[in-house]
Amino acid sequence: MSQPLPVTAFALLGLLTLDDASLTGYELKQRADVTMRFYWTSPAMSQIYSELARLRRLEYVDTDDHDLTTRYRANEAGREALRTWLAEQPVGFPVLKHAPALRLMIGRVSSAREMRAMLADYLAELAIARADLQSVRTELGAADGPGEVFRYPALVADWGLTFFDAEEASARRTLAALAADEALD
Amino acid sequence: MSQPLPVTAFALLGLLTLDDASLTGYELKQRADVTMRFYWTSPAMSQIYSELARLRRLEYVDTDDHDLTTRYRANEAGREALRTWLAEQPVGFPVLKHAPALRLMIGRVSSAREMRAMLADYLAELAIARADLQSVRTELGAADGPGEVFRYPALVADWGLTFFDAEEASARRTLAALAADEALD
DNA sequence: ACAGCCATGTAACTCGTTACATGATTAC
DNA sequence: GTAATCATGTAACGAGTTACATGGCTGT
Repeated sequence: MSQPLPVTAFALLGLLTLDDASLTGYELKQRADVTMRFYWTSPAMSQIYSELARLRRLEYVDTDDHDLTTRYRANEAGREALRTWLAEQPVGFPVLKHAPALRLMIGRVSSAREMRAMLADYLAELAIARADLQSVRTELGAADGPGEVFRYPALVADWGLTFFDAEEASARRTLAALAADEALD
Repeated sequence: MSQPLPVTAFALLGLLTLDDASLTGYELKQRADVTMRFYWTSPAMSQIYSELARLRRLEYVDTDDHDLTTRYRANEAGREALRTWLAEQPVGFPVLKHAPALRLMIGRVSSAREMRAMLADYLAELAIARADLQSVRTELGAADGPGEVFRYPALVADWGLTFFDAEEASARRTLAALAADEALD
């Protein structure tokens, strides 16, 4: 019956199952900005609202309508839909759209100097992103033990920190290699 | 004048600058499958052809029309367009759509057992991908020294291998953590 | 002869974005 | 009073996908 929903719909539904709170679309966007954006994407507001409308139509969420706002909470049908999705759909390999690597690939039309500047910029942005994620991770520390509410989100945050550290290592290694290349001239 | 081209257009143009060969759309797709797919995406055939048509319209590529096939080669205008793009556009942060991490985030509605199975599946796919990339890296070894044709692609391949290694480490660490959680029950 | 690969392209569609529009509430 | 934030939604568009259609060429 349920024709395949976009993954982002499950992702948003998943965000609603992290606790029992009832959220507005606006609040859901904020939650996506501090969690989902690190390993998926934080959808635009307009998409949040249209996915919420779809989840409501499918009755995967319960809604509280007020004057001007609507609050959404995942219900049991929604949790069951998530369980089915987790169990039946193949995992799916990560998709990485890595602009710095793409630029590096074509470094030959440019110069080692330009590529080094690009990598330095990337390292700066990386440091900011890592600090953001680290502060999220620290907040999750309040309940990150086995069986506690933030257990899984904390495991994901640790995964993300490992990714950022690997990125930093790759960027620094490449930077050093290009510096050595330049020294040859 | 040139209204912003999608990054994928530059990526494909970049693939055409890796050497002086003149490629068909079909061959370009094969090249994308062994290189670009690891850090960007390998576009569908239909998109390859439409991007090539656009690059031709912009005169960033020279074309050889035969009976049934057309061969494309980046020209100097194309190289210059790439240089301008590299110099003027901000780097852009990697976008990661990481399905295993997304699933892990909502592990609470499922079970540690199910999450462990998911991670085991992911590790298996990861090993295949890593082996694929490693064999590409080995081929690039023919000319990966400073100033040689495969210098930059090799640096990118090394970056990718580091990424896969970090992924494996994260998956194994998480698997172990979940095994410990299960042992508590 | 048939399978599989080489080669190109159109059509329909979905996802997701930006731009636009509206209006309430809160803080200074 | 006016700026920022909260809150919701529509419209237009672009990127990218799958499905479909066609046909040559090569090996068995």
